[in-house]
Amino acid sequence: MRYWLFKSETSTWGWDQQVAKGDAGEEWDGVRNYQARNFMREMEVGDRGFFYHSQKDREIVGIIEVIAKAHPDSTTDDDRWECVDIKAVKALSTPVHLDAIKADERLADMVLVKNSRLSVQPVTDDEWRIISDLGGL
DNA sequence: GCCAACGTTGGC
DNA sequence: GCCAACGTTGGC
Repeated sequence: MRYWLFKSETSTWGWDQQVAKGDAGEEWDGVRNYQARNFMREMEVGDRGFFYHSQKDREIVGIIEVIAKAHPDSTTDDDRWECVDIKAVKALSTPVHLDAIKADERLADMVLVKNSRLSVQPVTDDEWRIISDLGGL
């Protein structure tokens, strides 16, 4: 199983909305970036990911699970774009803020730090463990 | 609100 | 196939 990070601006699609979808989940649509799309193509059902709020909040708030492999993005007719479906698994008891991630030298190589604009990113096993710990899980 | 970083587009 | 111009993202 691999780990990922999904980034969304709170006002566009927030954690609360994701939770409201329950186990049915929702497709992670709207991605128009090849790198991000390619990562989604690599995802398998059962993979897990962090849910990050960009811009105003700038913190990881929860954990999601991939429930469907990449398929055409229903929000466009352009067949270049695909997305996976994800569902909320649980919220972190303590959200992990970007400041805390930057302050932890073990997380210095995270894509979130190095390429903050990429909206779907891979997370290493170590990073997953460290952030889960910081998040109180 | 600003601006740096980055990705995409399109003319050549 | 290169690269300038442009648009968008997201941290600050």
